[in-house]
Amino acid sequence: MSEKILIIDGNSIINRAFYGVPILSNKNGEFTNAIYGFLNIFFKLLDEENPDFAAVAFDLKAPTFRHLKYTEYKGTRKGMPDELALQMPILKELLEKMNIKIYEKEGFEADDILGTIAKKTEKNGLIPIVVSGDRDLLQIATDTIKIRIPKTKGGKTQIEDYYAKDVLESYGVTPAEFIEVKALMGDTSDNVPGVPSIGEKTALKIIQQYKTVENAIKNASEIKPKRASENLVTYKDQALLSKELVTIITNADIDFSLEDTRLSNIFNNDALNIIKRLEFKSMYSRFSESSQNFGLKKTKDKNYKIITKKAEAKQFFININPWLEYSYHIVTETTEDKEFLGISFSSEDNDGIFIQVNDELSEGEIFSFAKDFFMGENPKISHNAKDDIHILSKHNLSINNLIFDTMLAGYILDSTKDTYNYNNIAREFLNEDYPSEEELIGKGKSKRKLCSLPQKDFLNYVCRITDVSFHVKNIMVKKLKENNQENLYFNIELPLIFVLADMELTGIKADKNKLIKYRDTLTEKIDLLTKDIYMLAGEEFNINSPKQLGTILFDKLGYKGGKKTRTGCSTSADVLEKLKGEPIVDKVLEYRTYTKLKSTYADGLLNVIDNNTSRIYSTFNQAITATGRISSTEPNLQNIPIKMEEGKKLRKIFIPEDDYIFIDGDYSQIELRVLAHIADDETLINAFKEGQDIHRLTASQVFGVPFDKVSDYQRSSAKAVNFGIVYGISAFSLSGDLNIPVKEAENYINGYFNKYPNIKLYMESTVSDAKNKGSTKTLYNRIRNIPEIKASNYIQRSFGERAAMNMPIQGTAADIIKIAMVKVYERLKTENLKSKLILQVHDELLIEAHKNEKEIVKKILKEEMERAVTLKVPLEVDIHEGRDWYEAK
DNA sequence: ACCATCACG
DNA sequence: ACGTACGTGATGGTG
Repeated sequence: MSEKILIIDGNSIINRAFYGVPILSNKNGEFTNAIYGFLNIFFKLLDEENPDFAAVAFDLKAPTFRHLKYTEYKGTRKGMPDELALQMPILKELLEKMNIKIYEKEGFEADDILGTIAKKTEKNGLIPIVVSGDRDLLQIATDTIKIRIPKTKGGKTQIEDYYAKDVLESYGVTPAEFIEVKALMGDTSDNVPGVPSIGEKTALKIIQQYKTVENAIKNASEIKPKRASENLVTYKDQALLSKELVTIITNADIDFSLEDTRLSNIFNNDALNIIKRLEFKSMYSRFSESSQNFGLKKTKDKNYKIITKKAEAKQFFININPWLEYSYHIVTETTEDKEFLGISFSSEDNDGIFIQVNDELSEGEIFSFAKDFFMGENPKISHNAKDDIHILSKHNLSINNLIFDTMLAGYILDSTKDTYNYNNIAREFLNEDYPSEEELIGKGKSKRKLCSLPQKDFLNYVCRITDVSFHVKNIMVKKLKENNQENLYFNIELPLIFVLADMELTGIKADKNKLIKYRDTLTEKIDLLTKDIYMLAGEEFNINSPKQLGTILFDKLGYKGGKKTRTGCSTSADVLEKLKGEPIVDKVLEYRTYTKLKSTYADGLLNVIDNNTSRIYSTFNQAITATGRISSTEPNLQNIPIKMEEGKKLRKIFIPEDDYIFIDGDYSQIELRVLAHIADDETLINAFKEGQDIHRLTASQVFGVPFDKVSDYQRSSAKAVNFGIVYGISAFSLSGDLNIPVKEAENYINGYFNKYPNIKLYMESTVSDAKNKGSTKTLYNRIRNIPEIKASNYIQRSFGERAAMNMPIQGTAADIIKIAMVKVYERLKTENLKSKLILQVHDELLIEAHKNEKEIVKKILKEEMERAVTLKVPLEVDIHEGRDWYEAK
């Protein structure tokens, strides 16, 4: 068997990695995401190909022969963000330590080096594997030379492979003809001109027929479309030049000696030290001494068992030691119907065991055997218990003595991740690498069922979840302790799982007939508006398309646009607002209002009303937001209209059951109260203690007028200032919001900070603290990592600073209402009330209360919300009741 | 799959 | 000088 050489386009791969992996930094503030992504791709290639040799090529800053031929050529001189540029030398240093040969050559791009090495080694009987993110490389594919193009999406890597035949199959042209195609198309990113009006489609068609640029030019008269035909003649020199520019050199004058590239001692201690500095924990094991055999992943072989017999299943539960901790996972298909497959368990004396549903062992039987396990005193460790609670409730079971949930702990330890799947947790906390669900069963169209996996993979997957949960728990507990997050985790978040699960199970009743009527009135209004708009525009078009609408308003009718988007002028409400009074603009704004209400709310909600119960069941996600808030999906019940009357009427369709009534409690100014407390600002604290109108006070301070002389306009301006303060203010944004000059907005802000000096101090110290630590936190030690705050890019860094100022405020408010929710839930339960908490909207709780319990529920809600925590300012809660959600606000 | 838009706190 | 509010989710259009 021939030997293999891996030839990698370093620039292209690190670029892909940079944009594919979310920005990461280590505790020294070094950015690491691009290196991490590069290594992931590199290791994947090592594992898959098991090559004997490897070379990595990089571009140099110096101009190449292409720049000399064509001064406009951009190529490697394209700007690279600092965050990426800083990672380049670290990657090169690491590759050197790993004894991977690096090639750079003045006058050539990495592509040319790749081409040269590939052809040379092919001639010498090796198998070259060329790796690049750039399709240009397809031109050097042969029957031997394989081109591999990795795609990084959301941290996952998939690789497309091309031999010559695959290029032909995918594009209908040979690798050599691919050059001709590129020449006609041009390449905007490298500033290679190509032929105007010829894109990929047309170029492929032309070359499939005429094979070369020269021949196409010769036969230009036959070519369609006409534009392409004409331009081919007009721009023929340009096309020929482009061909030279896009052709990869395969005989570059580089110092190549095969033995230099032989792989040996890749995973050594010097390299490990860099990997440690970069904090790539999941890669430590590859570099540790015991795994010099780089082709293999280090995974421990576990002895997982499966139970399919009734008697064995029964015996398993009988044998459960009530004093021992068990991790469990209820396994369901990932399809819509969530078909039950079984339950897996791990404990101290059992790596993993899966009780599988089958013809002889039904779902009902498994749960009846499992009753004492779930409802009894055994300490239980889960991975996303909220899902389990739903499944168990179908069998009239609940979870007792849940001591830990690994998904939730993952979120509390780092709220900025987008998934807390078992494999992510294993990689981060155990330094073990396991396949993700997606890797096992795919996604999108090609997604398969879990039960279609080979038995061994399936068993490994379902048992590893509990195996990981079991072993990661103590490590996570230790980290929570280090972060002082035990109270947050064990007393707030963990109990909240049950509150949210109950809210999800209960749902909220909807008046379907009323909603249908509401939808129908919207439809009528929209139809009328549509006709009017077509008439005023003088033609019919899709009003929903910002692009078409922009063309009509700004090109055809000549209105002055403001902001620009990538596709044209923005048609957003704040732009159109400035053109108010123009009939068509007014109609469009009205049209937007009604179509939004119809599509998102009327149609959207009608789709999710349960036919049996007439209720709507939302999902409250506890592990999404960076600040600690919960979010609501399918449907989102946290963004039901309220600001505008037409939309607010929608709330009349949310109703309590017969004999029930809604009791609603909402915190008044909770974020400003939190700010007063944590910034310890005397003026603000006193104002809240005295129950003053806070926006009026701000107005009198900022505008220097007596409290009772504040105008309505001044008060509303001050309200905007208060909002801005909470968001991490800037004069520019405030000026945009208030439609005033930037200078004036700046005066407001300066005035504000003069009158509230401690708030200014708070903002400054929060930002500098976040810059030191790379994170910021709430009063209850909820932590948010903010790597952006160390970015060299002004925009990113500014964003980080604003996020740092805002998170402790928004997050502490989230902490407080979560504490209140747990307390309200417990009170309703211990006092044996029928009333139920059904919604949370960030500063508001909604209870569906039995009419006989009305007064006690009002009392409980107010008390528990106001007493949830004690701050330097009182918390104030407004209680309302109503026969629907409209009335109860 | 991504963007623009707009609903909420 | 740089371009801007913080946090979410659903929809329709578009490539």
